[in-house]
Amino acid sequence: MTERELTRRQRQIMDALIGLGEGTVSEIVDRIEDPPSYNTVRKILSILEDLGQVVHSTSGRKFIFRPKRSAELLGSQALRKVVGMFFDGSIERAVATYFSDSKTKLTDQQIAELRAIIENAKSRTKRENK
Amino acid sequence: MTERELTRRQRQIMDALIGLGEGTVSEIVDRIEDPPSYNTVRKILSILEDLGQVVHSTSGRKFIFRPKRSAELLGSQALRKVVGMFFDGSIERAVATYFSDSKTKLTDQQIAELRAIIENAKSRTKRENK
DNA sequence: AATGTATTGCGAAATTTTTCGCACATGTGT
DNA sequence: ACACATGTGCGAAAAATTTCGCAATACATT
Repeated sequence: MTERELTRRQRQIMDALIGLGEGTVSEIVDRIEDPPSYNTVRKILSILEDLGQVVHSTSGRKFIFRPKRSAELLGSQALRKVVGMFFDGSIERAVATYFSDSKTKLTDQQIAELRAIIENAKSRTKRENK
Repeated sequence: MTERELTRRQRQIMDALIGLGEGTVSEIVDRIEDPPSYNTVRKILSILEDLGQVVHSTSGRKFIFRPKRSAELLGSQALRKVVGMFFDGSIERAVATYFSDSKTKLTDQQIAELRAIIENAKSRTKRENK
């Protein structure tokens, strides 16, 4: 039940659509840096629809597209993937590193506090679920 | 200075290499679920090398590949992208949502504490840079 | 040294993806 | 009603990517 990754253009158009929340072909075209023609975007949207990533509804004769899965779910999945791949599954390390580019770093103490907050949330939920 | 995204296979192989840190063709093949032939992986590694994503050194007659950019930098970039795209640039919201799948949620208070930690880090750094 | 195994170099076939053109429909303004 | 702008439907050309085969080379094992 592994899910196939999207191709380059598919990903790009999906991302544009996610950014919009929902939108028409033209709106998506406008949101892409390096856009192919209207028809091409349309085609790829229909492919994404076949793949079950996108749905559309009609408004007048226009199609309005939106991601099939909620932005929240997609975000959670994306974040999980990044944290797993680069930060050994540690959200604390991810947050700590988040500021490394901008030269804004967390102190060790702040990281410890962060960890405490998260551990607290985890263990409390475990108890609740027992 | 826009950087071109990798294709599907390229991404997959790059990810495997990132996971390994460094490795030979065979090691990369072994790390892929659905691996194409040895030669194919080799070919794509050479493409990634042309793209400047990967470098190799020789050990005996083997090639040992590794990502050109550090895992830390790649992770920071990936995280930034996800946070920007899905969480409106808010790392706090990202952390809060991180637990939504596993039904382990942070409380409002914990989110507030988290925000305080981060704001503190930000403003302190700003002062230092003045 | 002879044989078998693993590795690289090169190049091209096969497949997938991207791209768009053309036909047709629908709404819009004159 | 007519011309025009803007949509969709369908299909196929073009481009990019993926895949691998074959030859050559080095290494290890007997």
